[in-house]
Amino acid sequence: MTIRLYDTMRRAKVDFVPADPARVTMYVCGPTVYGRAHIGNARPAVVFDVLARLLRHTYGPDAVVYARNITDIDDKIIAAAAAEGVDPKVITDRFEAHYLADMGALGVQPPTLAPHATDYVAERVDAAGRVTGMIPMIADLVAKGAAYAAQGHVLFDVAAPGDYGRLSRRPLDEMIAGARVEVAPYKRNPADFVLWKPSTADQPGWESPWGRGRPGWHIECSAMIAAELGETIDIHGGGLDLIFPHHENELAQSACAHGGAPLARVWLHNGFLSMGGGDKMSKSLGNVVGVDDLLAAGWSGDVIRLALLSAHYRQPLVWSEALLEQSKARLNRWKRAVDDVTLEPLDDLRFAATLWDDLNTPHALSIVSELVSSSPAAAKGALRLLGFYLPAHFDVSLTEEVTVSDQANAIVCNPLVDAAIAARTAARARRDFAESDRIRDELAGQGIVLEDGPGGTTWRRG
RNA sequence: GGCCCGAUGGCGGAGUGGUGACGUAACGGACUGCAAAUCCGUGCACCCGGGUUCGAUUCCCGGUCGGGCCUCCA
Repeated sequence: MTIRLYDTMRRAKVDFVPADPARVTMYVCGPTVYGRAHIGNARPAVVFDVLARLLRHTYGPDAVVYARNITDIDDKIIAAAAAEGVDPKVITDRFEAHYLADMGALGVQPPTLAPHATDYVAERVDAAGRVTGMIPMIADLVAKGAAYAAQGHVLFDVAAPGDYGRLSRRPLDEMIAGARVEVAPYKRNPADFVLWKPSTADQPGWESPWGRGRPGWHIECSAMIAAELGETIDIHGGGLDLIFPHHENELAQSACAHGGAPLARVWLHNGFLSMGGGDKMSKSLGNVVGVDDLLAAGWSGDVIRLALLSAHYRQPLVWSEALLEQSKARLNRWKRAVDDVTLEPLDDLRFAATLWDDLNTPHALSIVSELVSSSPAAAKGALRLLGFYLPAHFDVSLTEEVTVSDQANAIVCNPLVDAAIAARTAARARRDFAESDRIRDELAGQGIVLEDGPGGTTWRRG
């Protein structure tokens, strides 16, 4: 058995064969930190988090290097900083912290590496004497004839790679014919894109052979990948919308800089999340759902995680309240069945096999449902592999004292609830059901659901 | 206009050339003071038209509808 993944480049499921099983490399395009993450942004974070967990499960916990960048130099950041009258770093620090907190609430583990674009603009020399960084990379591309300077800009010449458009399957001549953007007069080819652009005095900038300026978007990822992971990585991931132009451009730059070496062995792209009614989520439609909004509305991080994993990562996903409710019901059922059992190593072959088959999380989840009845301990192992049952999920401080013990089980204690239950049990013993029901309703009002079982009354959060 | 996806039961969502996953919702039953939870049971889906086949929801062609990208975007 090998892991099979759908490679966008080949448009087919392929056997995943890392160059070095002891160092599996994956890079996913991370956020541009100028605003809160919405639920659509969370999908790739969660999907590739599951993939990273699966790779670690398969190749070993220390054999996977997963990098997810932070884009902290960008015109939208500059605009946001100007609007607030603060330094851009204030903006980027703030929203990076928000991003990490929001994703953490969804059970997303921090990646192995989180390179910041601004750290890779200037030349870097690593321990092996290798020179990396965006400016040296751009200079190299110019020297090789794949890029040219014009009016303070440096542009990549899309004719240079010879096969530009291969990933997105857009022939270059059609792109030229269909160009809708206004073409800057200094471009040799309408599809040429910016590697470097000049900064005004009040904009962030770096000194370069082409004057003071800042990098274009696409070069960031290429430079960070080269610096941290190497010329060819095993997996490059991101949202479907990044195929063109972002990944197409990354690919072209890196290949030209590295003597034609492919940037990635496998390209993975997650499908889009929509808000139903045919509307994509966008600020102009006013239908953006922030991860923080969902959490504030009382949806727990693992319910949101389950909702995101309920469809295959390449399929479109329509986000809705009904999906959240269904996810919550399903997760409650699982938790009740699994909370008290001891975690066991997962040995269900179907479970691993379906994840190995292009990360089929909906099917994996259906196996969890079956396991919950037949083998709760195995179900627990499966849920853990999928990233559920993390300490971050047990931030349940709803009322008073809540203690969390045993990371895997999250035993919740609350003296006040226990006292209320004791009072209700006494009322039931004297058949005072009016009082009994009053106590139950009161607790329900606080989100605490009582269940009378053979061994007494237990409670859980509704 | 170009390129690319998808169409499965009330809803979500896998999968398969031949005895219709899984979940959620609904309903019936057991249990229960009543609930909740749990267990048992019920409902019998694969867009349309051709084709290939002994047999197609599954493969091929056409159509219809829906979605995405081509511009910052996960």
